[in-house]
Amino acid sequence: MNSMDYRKVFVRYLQSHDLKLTRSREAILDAVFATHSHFDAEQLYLWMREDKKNVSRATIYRTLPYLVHSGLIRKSLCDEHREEYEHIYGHPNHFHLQCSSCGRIIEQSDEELEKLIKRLAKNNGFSLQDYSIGIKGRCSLCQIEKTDKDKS
Amino acid sequence: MNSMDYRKVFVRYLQSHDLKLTRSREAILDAVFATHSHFDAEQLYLWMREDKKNVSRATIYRTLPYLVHSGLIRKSLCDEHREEYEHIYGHPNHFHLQCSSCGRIIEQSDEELEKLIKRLAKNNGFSLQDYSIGIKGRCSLCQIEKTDKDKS
DNA sequence: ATGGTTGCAAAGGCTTTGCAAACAT
DNA sequence: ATGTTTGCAAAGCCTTTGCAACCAT
Repeated sequence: MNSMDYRKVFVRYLQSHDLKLTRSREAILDAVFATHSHFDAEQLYLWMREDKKNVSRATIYRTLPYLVHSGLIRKSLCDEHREEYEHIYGHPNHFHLQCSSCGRIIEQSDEELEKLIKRLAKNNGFSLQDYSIGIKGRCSLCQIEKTDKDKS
Repeated sequence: MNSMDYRKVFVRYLQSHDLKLTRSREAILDAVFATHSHFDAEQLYLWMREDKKNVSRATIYRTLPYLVHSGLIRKSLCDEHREEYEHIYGHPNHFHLQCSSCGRIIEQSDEELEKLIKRLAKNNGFSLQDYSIGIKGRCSLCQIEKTDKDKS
């Protein structure tokens, strides 16, 4: 996937909704796809400041829904208070493993899981649009730390 | 499961943390387990008012984390802005199917899914604590409506 | 030219917190 | 009696919005 792809998707979405591809929206789009991790509005705002692209928070908040509706990003795990997003264009669907101790997040995809989800949706008469799976536990490292602490 | 069970769990949690079972906390606990659906702080507040149990919002907000930590409830699907909870004590783990059109939520559990999640956690060295699965799509009814609209 | 877009700052909505009075043990 | 808990109202934090200036076509 090269950078033109998501841009095309976004432009097509904008055009079909009588919206324009402005400098601000372009900068937001690029910032979103420049990262591989999750982000929230504030994070995006800071990244763009670093990059001398001055886009206001208001514009970011107004643009994120367009990116969601165009299918390029989606809201992510919501354990935290803030709204987190992640880009999904060209990404296989995946699940998140989050360590409740250190907060580390592992992303993975699994074909069997994908199939099962599709079947469950179908069984309930749902036309599947999206899914999100969050698994919480203690990662291997934190389990070791815990053990050490217990010993001391 | 009878009502004493969740109460015992909560009391044990409170005691082990040097907290007291007050009238307010008891009322919140009962309100939480009186419903089978998801709820948020405000909803809880309104239910208790109806029930002439006057508990302030502040106390509700202060109590919910205790219920989460004691394993009795957990945060639920977070598509909305507010924090939603659901009780999990005595409930099998389940996944949510949410219709993106009418908002209807179907809860179900699936043994195969459960097994798969456990395996995925294990494969990554995680000790599983909890998981949540949200599936979004259009429910059967809304698919029909959509079709009707297209025809007209 | 014109209708969408932006930034600012103010408003909004949910959640948290300081504090004195009330409470549980 | 003593440390905890409560309600209130104020503060906090993230997000949304009104509006005049600005921009893309």
